[in-house]
Amino acid sequence: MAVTIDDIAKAAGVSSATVSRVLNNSGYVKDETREKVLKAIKELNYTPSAIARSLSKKKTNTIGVVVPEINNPFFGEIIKGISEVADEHNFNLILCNTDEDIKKELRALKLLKEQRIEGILITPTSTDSDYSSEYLWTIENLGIPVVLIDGHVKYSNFNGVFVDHIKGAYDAVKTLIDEGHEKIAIITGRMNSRPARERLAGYKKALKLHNIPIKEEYIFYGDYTHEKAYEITKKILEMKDRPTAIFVSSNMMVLGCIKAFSENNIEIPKDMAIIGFDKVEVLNIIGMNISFINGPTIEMGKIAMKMLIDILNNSQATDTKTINLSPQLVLKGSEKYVR
Amino acid sequence: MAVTIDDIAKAAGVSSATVSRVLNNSGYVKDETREKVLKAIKELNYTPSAIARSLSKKKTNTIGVVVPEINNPFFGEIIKGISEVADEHNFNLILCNTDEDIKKELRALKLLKEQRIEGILITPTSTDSDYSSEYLWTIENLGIPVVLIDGHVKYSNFNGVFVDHIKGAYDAVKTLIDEGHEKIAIITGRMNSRPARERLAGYKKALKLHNIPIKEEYIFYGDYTHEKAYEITKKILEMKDRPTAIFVSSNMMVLGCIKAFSENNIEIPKDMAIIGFDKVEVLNIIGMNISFINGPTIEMGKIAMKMLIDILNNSQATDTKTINLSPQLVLKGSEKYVR
DNA sequence: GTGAAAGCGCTAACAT
DNA sequence: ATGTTAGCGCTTTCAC
Repeated sequence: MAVTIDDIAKAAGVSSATVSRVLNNSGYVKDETREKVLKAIKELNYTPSAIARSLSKKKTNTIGVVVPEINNPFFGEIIKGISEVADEHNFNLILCNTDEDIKKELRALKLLKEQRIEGILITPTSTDSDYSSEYLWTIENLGIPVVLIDGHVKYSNFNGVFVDHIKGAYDAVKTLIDEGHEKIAIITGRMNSRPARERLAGYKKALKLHNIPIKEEYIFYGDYTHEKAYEITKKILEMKDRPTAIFVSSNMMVLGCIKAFSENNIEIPKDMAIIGFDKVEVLNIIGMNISFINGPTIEMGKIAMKMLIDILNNSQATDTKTINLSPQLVLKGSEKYVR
Repeated sequence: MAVTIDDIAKAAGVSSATVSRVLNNSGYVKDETREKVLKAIKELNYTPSAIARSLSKKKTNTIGVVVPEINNPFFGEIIKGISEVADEHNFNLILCNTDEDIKKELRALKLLKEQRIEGILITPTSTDSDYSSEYLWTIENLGIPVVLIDGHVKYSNFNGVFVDHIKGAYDAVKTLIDEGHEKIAIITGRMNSRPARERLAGYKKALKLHNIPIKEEYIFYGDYTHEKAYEITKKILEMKDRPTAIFVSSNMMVLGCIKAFSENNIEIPKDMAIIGFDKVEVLNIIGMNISFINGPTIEMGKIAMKMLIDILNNSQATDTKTINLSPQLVLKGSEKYVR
């Protein structure tokens, strides 16, 4: 990659300033000159250096994307959304995968700052327990616009696009109630994660508003894993006063339930109704119709990226923006009440 | 982001060269001086500019990753592997999603070249039909090391890590034969994709080597979609001389088969045996035990990244390297022959 | 319309 | 052990 703007200038018999002008369509350039320059560019197979340009312009047109688990399609879809909008606006994406490790997340933040990215889109590690003071300090003092996606950073206030977990859970449980269910269990996520708490809150709210007493025996504390959900579901199935429906706080946990169901020949929804939070595409493809609350993943990515672009274009604005998306309830039949 | 190395130099009462030295741990610096510099860095919250450094060093420590479908966990896992190794070696990742669109792929390539990345890891769009001459020309004349992952670029010879699709398919079909199956159908992928052709080849090879005649009626041409597989499977189930086993060329298509099975109350493997290519995690989690050939995705990502680093460190070597990974057969019981 | 030259923030000889 | 200086490849006034 030796060929530079000066080589082109030489080859075309003009100055580098002129080459720059044709490259950027800026200023006046005689058509004839432009042709010569373009010809030289073709012949020498010249590609301008974004690095040099960035340094000179103090603008990288790059944003950083930080996700906890790249191999989870949930984040894949968010990135897809981001990428689409970024493409349209000619932004590059630097990707950092953190494996749910807050140390790596911190490292990613620093690294991105070095890269002089213009903004950061981050899905913070879901557990909000252990923010070190260093982490908090770093993210607060980044000096770069940050937009959170579907996850809050405790003690802090950032721009972000979030899912209304309370509403999602409420809608799901309300649907079950409307169907005729009165004994409704919940399997929660890890309670140190905000979404898990909010989903539980939505569950309780729905029961309360419909005058159904909240029974502690029907609240099962899971941890987002399918293994745990499997165990819990087996227990539920053995209860004397067994619920007729389960609201499951995450897609992975739905899988654990299904396993337990099939081992015990439980038919959905005849023997047990179920609604899950977040989609499991595969289940629907194979014709196993599980109702779920659909977090708009691709959409979130798009909106977050747009929000960031907005912020970048209005750098004077200092107020923090927040969008709460309503997840959509997708009914497939698994919520039915069969007497 | 106003603070530069000169600000630090000024604040610490030294020259920028000295600051650079402590930043890079290069050359000699008196401890005392180092302290002063570090103090200034802390106080001014200075973060060096990777952009400026890259320009100066002619080295970006960044590699480009190009995938066709970021929201597919298959690619997510590849990226995870890449990211792990990249982290260890302090490489940044610029990600480009192409939506299986060869135009976007071409654009990504150009864009990455502008960014002066050191190398490219690419999973080419699976269809090898329409490489424009521009595409071929561009990728051949990139002047940047390219490592292909699980996909070839027609008419060209690149470094790459691939899956041995022939072997994978062979192993699967051989297993079915060993189980006692003699009537084995295949649902292929899109035949303009090399993996699809190779998997079919593996299927035929296994039959031939075991003296089972290849019957055209048992070869069904799919297109990687679950919808098509669903249609095909329904047809298979209606055949008078029905196969006892199906080898399915992709994970998505397995889902279509399962849907058809369950609609027709076909039990696996009692009424029909099945082995698929590539994992569908979810199926195993819910206890639906489908045997499959496991392409080592994370591993491929890791190996590809390592290979790239290798190439970067031996820039004189001009021979192209290729690694063919054997996929692993994971048996869950769906391959059994039940009389 | 086009060129000269300064500067973006950093590194790497070369001096001292 | 530290400072001076000349780039790295490009953009952008300011002249002409």
